[in-house]
Amino acid sequence: MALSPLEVLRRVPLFESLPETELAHFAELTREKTYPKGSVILFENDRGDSLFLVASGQVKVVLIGEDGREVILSVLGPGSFFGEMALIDDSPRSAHVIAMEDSTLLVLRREDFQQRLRTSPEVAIGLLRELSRRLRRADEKIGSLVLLDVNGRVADLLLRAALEEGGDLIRRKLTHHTIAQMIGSSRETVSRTMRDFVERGLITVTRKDITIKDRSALLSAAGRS
Amino acid sequence: MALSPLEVLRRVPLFESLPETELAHFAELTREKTYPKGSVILFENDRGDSLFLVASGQVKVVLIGEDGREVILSVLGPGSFFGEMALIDDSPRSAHVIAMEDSTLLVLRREDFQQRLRTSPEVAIGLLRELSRRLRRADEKIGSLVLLDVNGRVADLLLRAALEEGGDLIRRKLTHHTIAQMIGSSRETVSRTMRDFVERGLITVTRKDITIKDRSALLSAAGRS
DNA sequence: CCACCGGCGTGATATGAATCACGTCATGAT
DNA sequence: ATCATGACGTGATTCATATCACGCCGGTGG
Repeated sequence: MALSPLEVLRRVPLFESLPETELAHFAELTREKTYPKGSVILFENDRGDSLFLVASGQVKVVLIGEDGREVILSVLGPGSFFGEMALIDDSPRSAHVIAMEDSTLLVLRREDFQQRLRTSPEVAIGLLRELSRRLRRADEKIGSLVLLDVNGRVADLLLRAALEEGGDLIRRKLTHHTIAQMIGSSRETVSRTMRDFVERGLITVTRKDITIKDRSALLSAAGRS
Repeated sequence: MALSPLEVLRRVPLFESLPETELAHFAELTREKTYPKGSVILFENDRGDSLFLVASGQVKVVLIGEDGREVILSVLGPGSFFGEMALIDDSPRSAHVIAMEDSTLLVLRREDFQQRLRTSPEVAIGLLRELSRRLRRADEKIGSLVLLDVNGRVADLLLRAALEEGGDLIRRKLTHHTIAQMIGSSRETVSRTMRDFVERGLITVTRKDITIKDRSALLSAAGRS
């Protein structure tokens, strides 16, 4: 279970173009930290100067409203990174990051990373790719928040989640409450919506997973074709 | 009014680090196109391989729902660019772009741009900066959509708009309908909200501009501080 | 083994906003 | 000058969803 930093780096898509020797060099610059479930890895508005790579576990990127309500911007697993924005410009952190499970992260200091950025265009381009992907997703999310009702947003989320796991099955750590926070809704409404999907045969739900049964019905609920 | 391509390029922040000779070289690779108000510059889902720079005019980036409702993701003026995502990865265009005024754009072909990307790290880093900024904004927008009511979202928008113009005054081309599409609301509700702000003395509205009168009251309506 | 806690199901109620349906007013085109 | 068009104001009504208030179940830890 405990991978060495080098092994972790090898699994980060952002670095896949780097030669082994570079990677090993990089691994040297890395500091490993572990965070228990629920702990806050970084706070919105903090000034931060490090990049984090998820080695194991899972973290969520969240915004928190005045009243304490929480929006989940994204959930990141092994191989993903975060904290890159503070490296590129040097504005404060734009959101909180919280460990959803016990997690171990690799921490890279700003200078070390920026160096690589300037000297190896592959890394810069890889990073561009990833930011571009995230921006696209963020825009899609804005669209779904404005254009879709809760049914549509749930359908959309389920389809995306299934897609990410490459099939029709979502091995779930996905509680109704979590879903609600990801689509800007309430636990109760998500509960009712999913119940309805089950009754209409669009999905099945067991204790440990959710399965897409009728992809096209979900797609049309999600307003996409 | 008609700037040469080179002059336009000089005004694009993304290229400000490039030496004059580079810039001139770049200008050569550029094709100028004009679009009348209301015309569609590019369609969501199209495959596109060019980057656009706004030389004059103004364009909006929008998503359109099944029912025809429109969400404005952003409004871009002179010096901004769009279409970069299709260059970085090569997925289809993620949104429609429509001219809000008669506009003239410079079009750059993918290869020419990618070349620069690989050879000059300053451009890559500049692009990272910009994408990072856009991602931050998109995340903020998601937050405001979920955490704020319409009042808050209008207040938020007004504050940002004023900030962009560097003062308390918004020279407006901003109709209620447009605002509604930017914050995911309806014309009527925006109308009522702004009337309310005026009555409470938070803003004043004339035919040609909006002025922020009570910044802190707006801030607290927008749930910030 | 029991107790607790977190996840879930479900009714009842409240409410913020969308929608519908008008009217008014300015602006630019003919 | 006149007309058409687009921006705005405002009531009345409807509706989707949040919220509140429960009860139930199943796993986990003491």
